[in-house]
Amino acid sequence: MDGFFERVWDLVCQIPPGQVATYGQIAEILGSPRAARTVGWALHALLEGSGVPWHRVINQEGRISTSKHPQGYGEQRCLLEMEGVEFDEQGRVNLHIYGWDDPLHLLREPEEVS
DNA sequence: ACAATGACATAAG
DNA sequence: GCTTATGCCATTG
Repeated sequence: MDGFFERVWDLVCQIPPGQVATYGQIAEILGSPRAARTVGWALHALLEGSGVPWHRVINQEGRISTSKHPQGYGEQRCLLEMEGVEFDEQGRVNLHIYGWDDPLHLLREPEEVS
Protein backbone atom coordinates (compact mmCIF):
# COMPACT_ATOMS: atom_id res chain seq x y z
CA MET A 1 0.00 0.00 0.00
CA ASP A 2 2.40 2.65 1.13
CA GLY A 3 5.16 3.47 -1.27
CA PHE A 4 4.31 4.62 -4.73
CA PHE A 5 0.69 5.27 -3.90
CA GLU A 6 1.55 7.39 -0.92
CA ARG A 7 4.16 9.25 -2.96
CA VAL A 8 1.56 9.97 -5.61
CA TRP A 9 -0.97 11.24 -3.13
CA ASP A 10 1.61 13.39 -1.39
CA LEU A 11 2.77 14.81 -4.68
CA VAL A 12 -0.75 15.52 -5.86
CA CYS A 13 -1.43 17.24 -2.55
CA GLN A 14 1.53 19.49 -3.32
CA ILE A 15 0.02 20.68 -6.57
CA PRO A 16 -0.86 24.35 -6.11
CA PRO A 17 -4.47 25.39 -6.81
CA GLY A 18 -5.21 26.68 -10.27
CA GLN A 19 -2.65 24.33 -11.76
CA VAL A 20 -2.82 20.83 -13.14
CA ALA A 21 -0.24 18.04 -13.42
CA THR A 22 -0.09 15.09 -15.75
CA TYR A 23 0.30 11.43 -14.80
CA GLY A 24 3.55 11.29 -16.68
CA GLN A 25 4.87 14.32 -14.86
CA ILE A 26 4.03 12.89 -11.48
CA ALA A 27 5.47 9.54 -12.45
CA GLU A 28 8.64 11.24 -13.60
CA ILE A 29 9.03 13.12 -10.34
CA LEU A 30 8.50 9.87 -8.49
CA GLY A 31 11.39 8.43 -10.44
CA SER A 32 9.56 6.48 -13.14
CA PRO A 33 8.53 8.61 -16.13
CA ARG A 34 6.77 5.58 -17.59
CA ALA A 35 4.80 4.66 -14.50
CA ALA A 36 1.96 6.97 -15.43
CA ARG A 37 -0.41 4.02 -15.30
CA THR A 38 0.53 3.24 -11.76
CA VAL A 39 0.02 6.89 -10.88
CA GLY A 40 -3.46 6.81 -12.31
CA TRP A 41 -4.15 3.65 -10.37
CA ALA A 42 -3.06 5.31 -7.18
CA LEU A 43 -5.58 8.08 -7.69
CA HIS A 44 -8.22 5.54 -8.58
CA ALA A 45 -7.49 3.50 -5.46
CA LEU A 46 -7.77 6.77 -3.59
CA LEU A 47 -11.35 8.08 -3.56
CA GLU A 48 -13.08 11.12 -2.29
CA GLY A 49 -12.51 12.31 1.24
CA SER A 50 -8.85 11.40 1.10
CA GLY A 51 -7.96 15.07 0.90
CA VAL A 52 -6.15 14.54 -2.37
CA PRO A 53 -6.94 16.98 -5.20
CA TRP A 54 -7.09 14.21 -7.77
CA HIS A 55 -8.99 16.60 -10.02
CA ARG A 56 -5.72 18.44 -10.62
CA VAL A 57 -4.27 15.36 -12.26
CA ILE A 58 -5.00 14.95 -15.95
CA ASN A 59 -3.42 13.27 -18.95
CA GLN A 60 -0.68 14.71 -21.11
CA GLU A 61 -3.14 16.34 -23.49
CA GLY A 62 -4.74 18.27 -20.68
CA ARG A 63 -7.77 16.09 -21.01
CA ILE A 64 -9.67 14.18 -18.38
CA SER A 65 -8.92 10.51 -18.61
CA THR A 66 -11.63 9.14 -16.38
CA SER A 67 -12.09 6.19 -18.68
CA LYS A 68 -13.63 4.01 -16.01
CA HIS A 69 -14.92 6.92 -13.98
CA PRO A 70 -17.19 9.01 -16.21
CA GLN A 71 -18.68 10.57 -13.12
CA GLY A 72 -15.29 12.00 -12.24
CA TYR A 73 -15.36 14.09 -15.38
CA GLY A 74 -18.05 16.44 -14.09
CA GLU A 75 -16.41 16.60 -10.70
CA GLN A 76 -12.99 17.35 -12.10
CA ARG A 77 -14.20 20.01 -14.52
CA CYS A 78 -16.30 21.65 -11.84
CA LEU A 79 -13.47 21.67 -9.30
CA LEU A 80 -10.95 22.98 -11.81
CA GLU A 81 -13.26 25.72 -12.99
CA MET A 82 -13.86 26.61 -9.37
CA GLU A 83 -10.12 27.06 -8.95
CA GLY A 84 -9.96 29.30 -11.99
CA VAL A 85 -8.84 26.81 -14.61
CA GLU A 86 -10.37 27.37 -18.02
CA PHE A 87 -11.57 24.65 -20.35
CA ASP A 88 -11.49 25.06 -24.09
CA GLU A 89 -14.20 24.03 -26.51
CA GLN A 90 -12.80 20.53 -26.47
CA GLY A 91 -13.02 20.33 -22.72
CA ARG A 92 -9.26 20.48 -22.42
CA VAL A 93 -6.94 22.58 -20.26
CA ASN A 94 -3.99 24.56 -21.59
CA LEU A 95 -1.02 22.82 -20.02
CA HIS A 96 1.11 25.72 -21.24
CA ILE A 97 -0.84 27.99 -18.92
CA TYR A 98 -2.11 25.83 -16.08
CA GLY A 99 0.62 23.23 -16.32
CA TRP A 100 2.25 22.61 -12.95
CA ASP A 101 5.63 24.35 -13.09
CA ASP A 102 7.23 22.43 -10.31
CA PRO A 103 10.97 23.17 -9.89
CA LEU A 104 11.51 19.48 -9.27
CA HIS A 105 10.29 18.80 -12.76
CA LEU A 106 12.36 21.59 -14.21
CA LEU A 107 15.44 19.74 -13.05
CA ARG A 108 14.51 16.81 -15.26
CA GLU A 109 13.32 18.77 -18.26
CA PRO A 110 13.74 16.59 -21.37
CA GLU A 111 14.52 19.62 -23.57
CA GLU A 112 14.69 17.69 -26.77
CA VAL A 113 16.28 19.36 -29.75
CA SER A 114 14.54 19.81 -33.05
C1' DA B 1 7.04 -16.14 -9.78
C1' DC B 2 3.25 -15.75 -13.44
C1' DA B 3 -0.90 -13.70 -15.30
C1' DA B 4 -4.10 -10.14 -15.37
C1' DT B 5 -5.42 -5.35 -14.62
C1' DG B 6 -5.36 -0.08 -14.89
C1' DA B 7 -7.78 7.61 -13.95
C1' DC B 8 -1.33 6.66 -19.10
C1' DA B 9 2.18 7.62 -22.88
C1' DT B 10 4.00 7.11 -27.29
C1' DA B 11 4.18 5.43 -32.06
C1' DA B 12 2.02 4.10 -36.19
C1' DG B 13 -2.01 3.77 -39.53
C1' DG C 1 -7.64 14.49 -35.33
C1' DC C 2 -8.96 9.83 -34.12
C1' DT C 3 -8.26 4.78 -33.56
C1' DT C 4 -5.36 0.83 -32.88
C1' DA C 5 -1.34 -1.40 -31.09
C1' DT C 6 2.63 -1.78 -27.96
C1' DG C 7 5.32 -0.48 -23.86
C1' DC C 8 5.92 0.61 -18.96
C1' DC C 9 5.46 0.30 -14.07
C1' DA C 10 3.23 -1.10 -9.73
C1' DT C 11 -0.50 -3.76 -7.39
C1' DT C 12 -3.31 -7.81 -6.71
C1' DG C 13 -4.97 -12.71 -7.16
